[in-house]
Amino acid sequence: MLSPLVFYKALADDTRLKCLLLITQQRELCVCELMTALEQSQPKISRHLAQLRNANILADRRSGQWVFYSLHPQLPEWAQQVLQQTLLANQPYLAPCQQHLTLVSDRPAAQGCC
Amino acid sequence: MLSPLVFYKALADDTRLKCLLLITQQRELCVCELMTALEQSQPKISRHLAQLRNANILADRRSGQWVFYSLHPQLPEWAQQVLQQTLLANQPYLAPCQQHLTLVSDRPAAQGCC
DNA sequence: CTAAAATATTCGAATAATCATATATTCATT
DNA sequence: AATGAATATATGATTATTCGAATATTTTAG
Repeated sequence: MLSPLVFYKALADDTRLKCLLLITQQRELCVCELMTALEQSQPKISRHLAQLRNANILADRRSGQWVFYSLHPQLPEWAQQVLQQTLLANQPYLAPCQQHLTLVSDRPAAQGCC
Repeated sequence: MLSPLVFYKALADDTRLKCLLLITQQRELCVCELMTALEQSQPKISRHLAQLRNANILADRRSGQWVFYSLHPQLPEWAQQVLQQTLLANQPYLAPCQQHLTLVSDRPAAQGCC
């Protein structure tokens, strides 16, 4: 069970918030995609993703050399909606990251929105 | 304009989150009501409310000896919805506070919900 | 088996957030 | 104007978070 306090502490960091919103939008992203999107170092991205994984907010899936992160399948409905609404209402906050985002391989597209 | 990061940093503290959710539910509350609801000291409650006021998340209104806090009228729609959803989906988190909550005077009731 | 690429973790150092205590302010009552 | 109740702020001390740098792990390619 995810307490709201734990959830909002997870969102209260620029790196983590941007990763979460990008993943919400793109369905799943690997570490190196997030590195280039956010223009941050590898250990920094990895460390924050580990926090989100430990809080059961993200799930990880290894595919060859890459590790893809997505929203945890058991993330409560209310938390999913919070992320969706935040994403839709704060495009300017994410815009620079989206510009730098380049996918490492062709994958199924994100859920239709925008 | 309220950035999502500033907003979520404001929610990332137990005292502030509980105050915000109680205010969302009750429409407005004064400092001493929040003190008894959360069982926390007066300076602690006051300090956190000041943070929320400075971030334009709460508005304050003095009425005689009391200062009432409510959601800021210009709080963005998405942020209001986040608070509402968090409130509805996390009753157990708030329950102990609600039990200790006692209003200092009769006032118009909160928006109908629950 | 070795090298390179992608990712994860460890470890102090630096920074930020929170707290309790003490004190100040503001208003209502007398 | 003096008192008490409600609220606000200032000040160090403590605690929690975040960071860069270095190192470890895992996987693919050769």
